[in-house]
Amino acid sequence: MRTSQLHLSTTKESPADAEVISHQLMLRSGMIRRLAAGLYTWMPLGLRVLRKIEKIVREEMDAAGASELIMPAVQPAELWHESGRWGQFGPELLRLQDRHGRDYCVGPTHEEVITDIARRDLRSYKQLPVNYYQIQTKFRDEVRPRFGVMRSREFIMKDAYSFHASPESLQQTFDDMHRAYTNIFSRMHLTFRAVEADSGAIGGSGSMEFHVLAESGEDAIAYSTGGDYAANLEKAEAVCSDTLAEPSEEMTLVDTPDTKTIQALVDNFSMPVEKTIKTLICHASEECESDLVALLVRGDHQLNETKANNHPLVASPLCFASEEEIRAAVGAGPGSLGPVKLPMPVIADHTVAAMSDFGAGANIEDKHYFGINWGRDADQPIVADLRNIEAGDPSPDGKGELQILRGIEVGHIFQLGDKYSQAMKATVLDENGKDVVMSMGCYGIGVTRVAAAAIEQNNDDNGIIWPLPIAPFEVALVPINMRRSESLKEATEKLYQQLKDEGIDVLLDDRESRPGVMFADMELIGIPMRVVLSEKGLAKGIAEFKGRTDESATEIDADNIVEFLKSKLA
RNA sequence: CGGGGCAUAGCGCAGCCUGGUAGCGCAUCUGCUUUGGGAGCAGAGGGUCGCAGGUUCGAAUCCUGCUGCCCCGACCA
Repeated sequence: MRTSQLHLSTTKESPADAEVISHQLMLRSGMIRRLAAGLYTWMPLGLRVLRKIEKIVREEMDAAGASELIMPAVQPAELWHESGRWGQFGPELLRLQDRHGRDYCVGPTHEEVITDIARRDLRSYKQLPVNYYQIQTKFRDEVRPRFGVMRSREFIMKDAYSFHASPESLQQTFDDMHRAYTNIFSRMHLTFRAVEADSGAIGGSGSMEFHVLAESGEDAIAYSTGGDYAANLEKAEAVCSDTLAEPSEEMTLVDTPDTKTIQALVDNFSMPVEKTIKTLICHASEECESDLVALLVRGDHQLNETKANNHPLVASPLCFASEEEIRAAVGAGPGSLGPVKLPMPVIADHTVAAMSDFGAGANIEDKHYFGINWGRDADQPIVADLRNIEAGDPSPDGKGELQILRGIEVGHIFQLGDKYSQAMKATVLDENGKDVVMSMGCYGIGVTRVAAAAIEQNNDDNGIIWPLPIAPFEVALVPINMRRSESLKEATEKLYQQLKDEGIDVLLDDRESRPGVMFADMELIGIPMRVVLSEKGLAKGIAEFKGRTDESATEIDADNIVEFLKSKLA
């Protein structure tokens, strides 16, 4: 490819509304153009990256025994009614009607369609397991699209769905996909982690997310310094090694005016923060006899809302009580709450349950109790894991401690179980001729997000640094002042042809701009290798090579450029 | 959906407070010079100042409404 054909259009300045580095660099390098909120055109340069990502994904999915198909982007509402998701999905689902007034949606995901395929086509356990995948445009009407292509409304996803006659078979395909994903992101030279994840509303037993590590990542992930344990922060298990000490103080009621926060309690009464607790009141679930429940975490700990949400006594979705509701139930407001004589069930984090002689609100305005002890002063609480882990906490697998990194979720693999197959009656006959509901797994990769994540992880002041396997071009060929030298022009064209013949992905910068412009552009768009040809150099029999991350260029034999590059690319 | 901000040339911005001929840098086009790290000089083109009302002799500027976009929170590949 030649730059003159590529319609390369780069800018020095980035648009004011681009916040993250990948978004800025994708716009500056001309990879993408915005059409409307969350809608982007992939320009020729960007599309080359997408195609390379897709190719790797296809190869690994095929190798793992999955087979590609393609489903309609527009789906009839009936299927979503069957699965129950037409009502559940909310405004994120883009709904539309055809000329007859029939309801449709633009697919945000394809469980319903694939399950419909499976129940029509699969009759016998002998046909299982199967794993179908597609690479296709999805639409989710995100509340807040942002960061360019990282969280857009329209995006390209590789989604795969597997069907099984037994949980063991599902587990095996799940493990195969885990391996395939590891291969995929490894082949792209990305630094990533596979982490345990909350399966959320989708349910099912196993759920792993694949995160590309980057400072700007939206997710926090916890990993063990000593073992293999890694989990999304919302899922990471907090272990408490503290043991409950005997009471050593009497409980006392203390006047605490203007002390509404943990910080004020610590500052005004010299109380160690480890001796304080936060009392959070939220709505209770149906199975709780009370309307409200209290959640307790230590003063310096953070409530983990996913864990709270998953507790059987807590209403889902999690909803904190208003100040009015709290006053009506307790008689005191936020800032004066605590477990002593609290008229509702109390769920305490493990750490809180192991505390003695601690301080908390007295449920009387502007008063706290100090020296509280469980059993003696307050009823024994229900104990649960409620808090976010913190860096330095012991790892749940007992190996080393936990540290926290930020990550961008690029893949997610699920064991769905029979959620959809049950609702949509997708069954096969087993060995005994009996109908059995198939088990399902689903496996997604955000193809467009991978491109953004790769940039987020690999860039410098000059621009993008593409990992070689997903770079739009492998080599930039830059002739200096080509129009002034016929011999240079000939040598450049000859080399360009040779490189193409060798199957090397080369971009010839034939713009005849000043060298600085060409260098800057080739670095901005992130081409991993650069070869510079000049009349002076050729006269001496040399060319110049520079890797994108090299400090400076090195001279190479002009007669041996093709071999040199082949060895670099091998 | 709640909270905050922005809207002036393709991009980045000034002008608005205090109403009076719409400007700067980058990019684009022409010419000359230059040519190994985003060239210099001279010239040129390009904007119903987001939209609709209102106030006024006169509105980018003041007032009202709308729309679009961005940022912060709950969702997700």
